[in-house]
Amino acid sequence: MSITSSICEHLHDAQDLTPHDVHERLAAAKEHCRLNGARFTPLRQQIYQLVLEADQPVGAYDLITQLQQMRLSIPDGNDIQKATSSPTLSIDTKTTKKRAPKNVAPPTVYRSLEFLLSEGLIHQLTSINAYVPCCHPRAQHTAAFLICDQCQRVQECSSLPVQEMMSFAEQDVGFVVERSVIELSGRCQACQ
Amino acid sequence: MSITSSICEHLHDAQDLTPHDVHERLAAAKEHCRLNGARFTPLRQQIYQLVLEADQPVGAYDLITQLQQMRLSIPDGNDIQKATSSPTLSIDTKTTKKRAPKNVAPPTVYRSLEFLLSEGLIHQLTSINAYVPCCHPRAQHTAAFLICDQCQRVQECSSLPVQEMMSFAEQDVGFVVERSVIELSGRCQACQ
DNA sequence: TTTTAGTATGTTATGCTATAACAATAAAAA
DNA sequence: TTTTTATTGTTATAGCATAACATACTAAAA
Repeated sequence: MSITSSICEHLHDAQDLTPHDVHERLAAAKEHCRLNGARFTPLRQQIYQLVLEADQPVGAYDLITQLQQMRLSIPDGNDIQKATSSPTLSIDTKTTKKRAPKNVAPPTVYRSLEFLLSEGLIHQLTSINAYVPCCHPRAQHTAAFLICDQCQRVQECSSLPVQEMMSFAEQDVGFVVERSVIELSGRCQACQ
Repeated sequence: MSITSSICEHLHDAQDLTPHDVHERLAAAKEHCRLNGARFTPLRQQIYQLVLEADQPVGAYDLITQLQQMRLSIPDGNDIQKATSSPTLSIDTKTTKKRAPKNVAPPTVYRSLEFLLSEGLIHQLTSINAYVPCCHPRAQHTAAFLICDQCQRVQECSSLPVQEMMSFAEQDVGFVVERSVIELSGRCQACQ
């Protein structure tokens, strides 16, 4: 119990968010970006939402596929065409006919992922080429990830040993850490 | 001082091996394989040697290129053709004309890398898609790697904090670790 | 020794992840 | 508005890795 409570602030499931959680995270992200003067564009929101809603780490090409399908089914999230409403003013030739691009190419997604990473909203799992939402969006922070091979769930973990590793590298070895990849794969407790 | 000495057995430069070192490692690897009933074939030796001799982590395609060039300059290490010697018996059409294959394809190298990894002779650096020799070839052991962005040198490190991370995962979180990727990138002490 | 089985390597083709380079568009600043 | 900057679209390609099958080699069994 004491152990659990001592780490409870540092160990989180990255998945299994309820729709409510997702909504909350989106709002928080929007606020976070506003404060940082970063532009949380519709595309970036869409991609962040897809990462949030996934129950597994998502690959960039998964996102491309999903985004593609969204654009095919719903031409555009922005132009909720008021086709029924009043033809109020005048020239709706191009202002309203804002169509979405036909296909989603890799750079479209990778650039948004890069943005989300830089804002600390998501993490990259280098060992499996996938992305997960950050449990505690904030400035750059080092974290370790426990990736279950069976259920594909990921736990984000910024507990003591991780901090110790960093200070070991920096103080004992004199190595200035700029980026870290700490990913442990295996079986989570539930899958044993 | 006490700190340094306490970690000196667990922190190693992966590169900067003298020709003598390389020779020694090759001999040790040969012995290691013999004891394990693993076949340390000429190809595997060649590739291991290239990894040992590199002063940086090497990519698989670097190895392909180097191997290719070796085969072009020296047709084959095995068939020292006695072209000058006697045309002794008879049909030397195919028995003696043991030519090296024209080109080196990826699987050739990847399979050997896989072998060397499984024997614990090299490590894979997932975050930069490259390979380094293991400093202490032995059974599977967890290690962290400090990768300098500037000089490209790598330090292998199996010190206390690494062990603590593992036991944290296994004991406190109940996560059974099967593979680990612990790679810290930044500036080594010499490059600051 | 010859046969056989297993291991290792060669070969061809392709898949997956990611980025370079430039064009078009949208938003913010002057 | 006009200018400037940031974002997104588009095309092409680079880099890492593996699947599937053919061939060759090695070591053990007959």
